[in-house]
Order: sequence, then C-alpha cells, then structure tokens
Amino acid sequence: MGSKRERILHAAEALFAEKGFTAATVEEVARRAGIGKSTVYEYFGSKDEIFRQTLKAGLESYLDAMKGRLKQPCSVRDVLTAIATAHFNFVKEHTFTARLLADEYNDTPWARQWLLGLRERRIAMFSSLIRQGIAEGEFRLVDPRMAAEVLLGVLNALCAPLLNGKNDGKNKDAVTIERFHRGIAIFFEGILAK
Amino acid sequence: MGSKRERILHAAEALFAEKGFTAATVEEVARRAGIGKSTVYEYFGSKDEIFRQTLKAGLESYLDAMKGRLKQPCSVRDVLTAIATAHFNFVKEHTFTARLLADEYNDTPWARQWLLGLRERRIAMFSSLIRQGIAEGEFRLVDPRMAAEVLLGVLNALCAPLLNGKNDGKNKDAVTIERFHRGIAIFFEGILAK
Amino acid sequence: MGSKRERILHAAEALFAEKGFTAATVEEVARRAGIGKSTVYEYFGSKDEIFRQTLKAGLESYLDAMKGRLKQPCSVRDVLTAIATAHFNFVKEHTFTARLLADEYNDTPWARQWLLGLRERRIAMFSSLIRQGIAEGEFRLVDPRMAAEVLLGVLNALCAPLLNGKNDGKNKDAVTIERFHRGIAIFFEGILAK
Amino acid sequence: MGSKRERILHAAEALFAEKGFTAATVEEVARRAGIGKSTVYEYFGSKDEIFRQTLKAGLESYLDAMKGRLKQPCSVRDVLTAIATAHFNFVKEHTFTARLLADEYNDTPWARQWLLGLRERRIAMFSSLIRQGIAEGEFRLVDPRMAAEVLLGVLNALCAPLLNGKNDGKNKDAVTIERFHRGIAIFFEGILAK
DNA sequence: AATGAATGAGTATTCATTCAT
DNA sequence: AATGAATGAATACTCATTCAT
Repeated sequence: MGSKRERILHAAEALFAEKGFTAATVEEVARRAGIGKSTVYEYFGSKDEIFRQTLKAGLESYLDAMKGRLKQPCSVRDVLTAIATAHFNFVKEHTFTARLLADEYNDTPWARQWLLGLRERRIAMFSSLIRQGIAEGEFRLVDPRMAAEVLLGVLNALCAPLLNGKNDGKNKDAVTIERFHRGIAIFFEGILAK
Repeated sequence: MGSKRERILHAAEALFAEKGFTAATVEEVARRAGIGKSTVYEYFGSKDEIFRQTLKAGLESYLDAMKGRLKQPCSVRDVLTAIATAHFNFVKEHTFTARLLADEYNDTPWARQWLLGLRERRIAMFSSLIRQGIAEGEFRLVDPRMAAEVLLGVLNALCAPLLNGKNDGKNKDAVTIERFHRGIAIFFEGILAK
Repeated sequence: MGSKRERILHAAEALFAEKGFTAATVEEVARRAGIGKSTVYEYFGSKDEIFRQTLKAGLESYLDAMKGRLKQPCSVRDVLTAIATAHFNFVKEHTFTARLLADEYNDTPWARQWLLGLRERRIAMFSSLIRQGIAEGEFRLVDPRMAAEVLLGVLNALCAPLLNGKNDGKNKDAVTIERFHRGIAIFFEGILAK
Repeated sequence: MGSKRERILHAAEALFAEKGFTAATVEEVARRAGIGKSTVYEYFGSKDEIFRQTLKAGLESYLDAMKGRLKQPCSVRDVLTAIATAHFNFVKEHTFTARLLADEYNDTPWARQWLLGLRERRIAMFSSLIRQGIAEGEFRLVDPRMAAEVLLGVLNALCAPLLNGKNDGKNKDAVTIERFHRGIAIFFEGILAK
C-alpha cells in the first residue's frame, strides 16, 4: 500500500532512526519496502539522496503538525502550549521521524547542517512569540532567544523517554500529556511576569 | 606526547564525535594518532573496544568534573548551579567528549544503552537534590524526577551551540557563562517556592 | 561455460587441492573463475562455506563413482577389484578432488572430521565385503576391519603418484591400471583362503 | 628444559601438526615455547625456515629410529618387520612428527617436494630389501618397487588411527602392536614364495 | 641474547552502485 | 518500471617481520 516511493521512504525512515545513516544499508531498506534492491535506484539517485528526502519528508510532516497553531486569539502561553502539545503528539505518533529530527545526529556532517537549520527555525518561531509575550506584558523581561532555546530543551527532555527502544513500554506509558504539561509549566512559571 | 594509548583515545574521541561510530574508520584514527594502522590493535582488540574505552574515559572525566560539588553548606539552588556550571565548563573544554555523551547518539545500540545509563544517573542526582530543596521549603511542590528531566534539557539546550562545527566561532563566542546562568535562572524561577 | 556457481567450485577445488584451505585466497578463487571477488559472495556466504561445498561435491562425485559396483553376481574379490578400479579411475579423472579427499588433510579441524567420516564409510564398505568373503570361504580368517584398512592403504599408496604436481608427467604415465591391479593382487594373495 | 632452539622446534612441530603451516602463527609458536615472539627470529630467519628445520629434525629422528634395523643376519621378512615395528613405535611416540611426515601434506608446495623425497627414500629402502628377498627365494616374483609402495601404504593405513585427535583415546588403544603385525602379515602372505 | 613495540602487506567480507534484461 | 546479477572500493582485522633497547 502506498506508492513505491513512499514505501521506500517509510522503510528508510525507520531504519535510519534505528541504526543511523552509515550503519543502515540500502539492501535492508529495499527488503523492508518489499522491493528489489536496484528498484530503490529508480526512485532515488543514491543513499545520500534517500536520506535527504527522508529528512525532508520528516521536516515537512513536522512543520505541518505545527501549522495553524500560531495566530490564535489567546495568550502567548496558550499558543506556545498548543505548539508544544503538537510537538508532543508528533513525537508520540512519529517516533522514528522524531528521532531523525532530534537535535544531535552524530553522523553525516551535511545532515547536521540541515538539522541545525531546523533548530534555528524552531528557535526563531519560539523567540518571536516570546518577544510578543514580553511586549504584551505577559512574560517578564528575558532574552527571547535564550528563553526559546530553553523551551526547546525542555520539550526535548520531556519527550526523550519516547524515543528509546520499542520494548521499553513502561517508561513510555509514564510519559502522559499531563506530565508533559506540568513539565512545561515549570518553564512558564519561570518567565511569566511577576 | 602522551602514551600511544592516550593518543589513540584522543584521536578516536574526536573522530567518533565528528562522524559517529560507523562512519569513523580505524585507519583514520591511526593516521590522526600518527601511528600505523595495526598498532592500534596492539592497544585495543577491536573498533568496538576503542569506542567502549573512549566512552568510559569520557564518562569518568565527566563524573570527575562533577565531584565535590555536591555536599556544600548552601542552598540547593547553589549546589545545582555549581553542578550546572561544572557541566558548562566540561562541555567547553571537552567539546568532543561532550558530544559523545550527548543524550542522543544514533548509532550502535549497545552504546545507546550505556549513554541512557549515564542519563539516568544524572537525573537521579538532580532529582535527589530537588527533592531535598522541596523538603527544605526552597522549591515549590513539583514532581522531582520531572523537574530533573527539565533541568537536564535546559542544560543541554544551553550548551548545544558549543557542540557544533569547529568553524562556527561566532555562535560559540556568544555562549558565555553569564548567558548560561541567565538561562538556568528561568528554570529556578519556575520551581522556587512562592 | 557452466554456471557461475560451478565455475567457483571448480576453481576452488583446484586451489584448495594445490595450497590447502588456509593458504588459498578467495581473491584467487575469483580470478580463476574469471569473476569479481565479491561475486563469490553472491553464491557462498564465506570461505568456509565454499570449502564445505567443495568437499560435499567431491564426496558426492566420489560416491557416485562407486555406485552400482556392489551387488554383482560374482566373487567378492571381483567386487572389490571393481571398486578399487573405480577408485583408480576417479583419482585419475578428478585428481584435485581426490587430493581433497585424501585421508590426511592437515588444516581446518572440522574438515578433518568430515574426511574421517568418509574414511569410516569406505572401511565399513570394505570390511562388510571381506566378512562376506570369509563367510563364503573365499578369504581366510582375518580381522575384516583390519584387512579393510590394509586394502584402503594399498589403494592410496598405489594412487599416490597420481596426486602430485601437474608437471610430473613421467611418474604419472608409469601408473597404469595394470600396475594398479598387480598391486592389489598382492593384497588378495595375502587374504585368499589356502 | 632444552635449549631455546629445541623448545621452538618442539612447539612448532606440535603446532604445524595441529593446524598446518599456513594456519599456524609464529606468535603461538613463541607462546608455546615460552619465549618472546621476536626471539624466534634469533634462531630462525623466517617462518619458512622454522618449518624446514622442523621437517628436517623430524626426518632425522625418523631415520635414526630406522637405523641398525637393516643388515641383520636373518630373513628379509624379519628385517622388514623390524623396520615396520620401528615405524609403528615412532608413530606412537612422535605422533606430531609422524603427522608432519605423513604422505599427504596439503600446504606449501616446497614442503611437498621435501616429503616426496622422503617417500622415495623409504620406497628405495623397501624395494631394495624386497629385491633381495626375491633373489634369495624368500618372496615370489613381484615388481619390487610396486611391492614397496604397497608396503608403505599398509604401514600408513595401520598407523592412521594413531594420528587423529588427542581425545580419541578409544580408537588409539585398539591399535596394538599385535594388530599391527597381523596387518602386515597380510602383505607378507601376499608376496611370500609359494 | 632477548624482547616489546611497531607496522606494511595482505585477507575475508560488506555494500553502494551499475547494467543487462 | 522492475530487478537479479555483478563488482570495485572500502574496512576491520591478522601476521610475519623489523628495530630499538
């Protein structure tokens, strides 16, 4: 089900997340996609290209998940919470993609650049909102970019248990959305005015 | 300078941090250490063994950096700040090791376990202190483990710019200890009593 | 000509017979088979596997050569002579395989076990026939198994000159089937009744 | 005990017999001799040289064992029996050397030549005696060289069980000198006059 | 004389990629 | 469009041999 191209991307996403770029092999991607090895090359010019497209798809799917959460007629905290929640749900549903997009990807330098770019975009989005919150008197006066970085770190930390080993079910179950919200509440308490 | 064994570990540390375990080659480790390829095998039985020892050395050097910061006669916040500062300094001085120890290492499953273990130890240390802070009325009532995870995320986020590309000097210079302290201040504001 | 798999087995058979298992290299097997080195691994999982299959093929081809010589309506001596002749012809036509199957193969312990097994089967076949010959009064009363071992030794000794160096043509030409028969005649004279 | 040189030869003899020339390593020879790896090179110029000397020592020790058995004032059969007995005892006491000297050594072409030389000397010795036995009317008229080959094969076959695996004690115990004598008796019955 | 340390040349094996069908 | 077959280039690891002490 799904076009061959999609099946390849799916298989690649899972495999790259499990083993990293170098340790993953085109042969296993093909096997998991249920097609012949050389067919992969009908759709992608190289292993690098597969990885690039995998990241791109993951990125798009991530940004899609964020869309529409921004300009809502409510407090900045609510907007940020909505975004954070979207992040949480994305990680829960697309664990593999989430791992691929995790900040630290120790492999293939060019991929790191790509990912750093995404990080910058997220920070920009956050800091813009935080700046607005400060202007509107909702948050106290902090360095918006720095606060944005902190928020990103908090999101990653709270989602981290979701990213490890399929079998570690216990840990995962403990990671509820309520706990997640209590976690980011610490951040908001830290920057709210007064 | 330095024993051969140390030179190998140094070269390996840098290379693993740059390329990840799989993409790094024993030959390049040897080249960087300024020795013949097979000499590496006089000191380490296999590439895996090199990696294991690299992690072990990094871990020890990290834990050493934390030592003596714990039982000081002052507020819990001060203790946590001291630990955080030690973390910051460690990352600044041992950038490569720090990257190796970064929470997400997408390669070699057994290494991931090792690193998750370290993460747990750090969370345990943090949450124990936070629990104490709550008991002493310094912090408000929060889930200590959750708060510990948040703190860890904050530390990682604030140190992240130090971990990327040697050439990106501009970003690094912007990461001062003062900024770092202002960053974790957000966390403390979020959990202080009142 | 011949499937790739067969060409590899052929090349391997010759090379193993010439140099032994350890000294033979996969690269040379491939070169002799006229294919790329890695193509070998499309057909066999490892060097060990190549060797195993080579032995298996040699064994089968040897046992095939023996088939149909057993239950003939004539004297046991004639049956044994027929078998011995088949052995002789096999050695002459499949010199390399014959060397592989020679009793003493100083390399790779597990191969030795395999070959000892073959030796046992041959001895069992011989001693069974000899026992029959004794029962029928054709041979005198000797330990059948011991006599079987002796016969095997005689066969090997008489075929030995065929097994060495391709260039030593002179010696080989001297080894005729008539000489071979005169040789085993000594054995028969030694065990015939009266 | 014994000079270093002797200890090396001893260790090498055992190792070559176990694994064959190529699979044996200089390092293990040194380890078994209880000396440093490079010390081996103080006594032997190369691995090949060690092998050559090992064979030479084995050969000498074998020929020594045969000495004095030749010109005795009795029947040729008795002389041959004495030689055969010496062979049997040698194999029993110097199993490793015996394996090295076994007719088929599938490794290192130049060694094969050496061993073929030994084979020729033994055949020459046997056939000379057999010729004498024929001249004296003790044996019937057979091709002396061929008979010599047959005798050699019989000796090897009867000693073969002694050459395999240290642990296979059962088989070895079954190989008594009496059984051995009954075995060669078959040969003698085959060539005795009348 | 003895050896620990060092290494270059090799060896089995893997894998991204190409090509004929 | 799809793929089985083929392979060159790489890579971890081994080992005979050298050399400084």
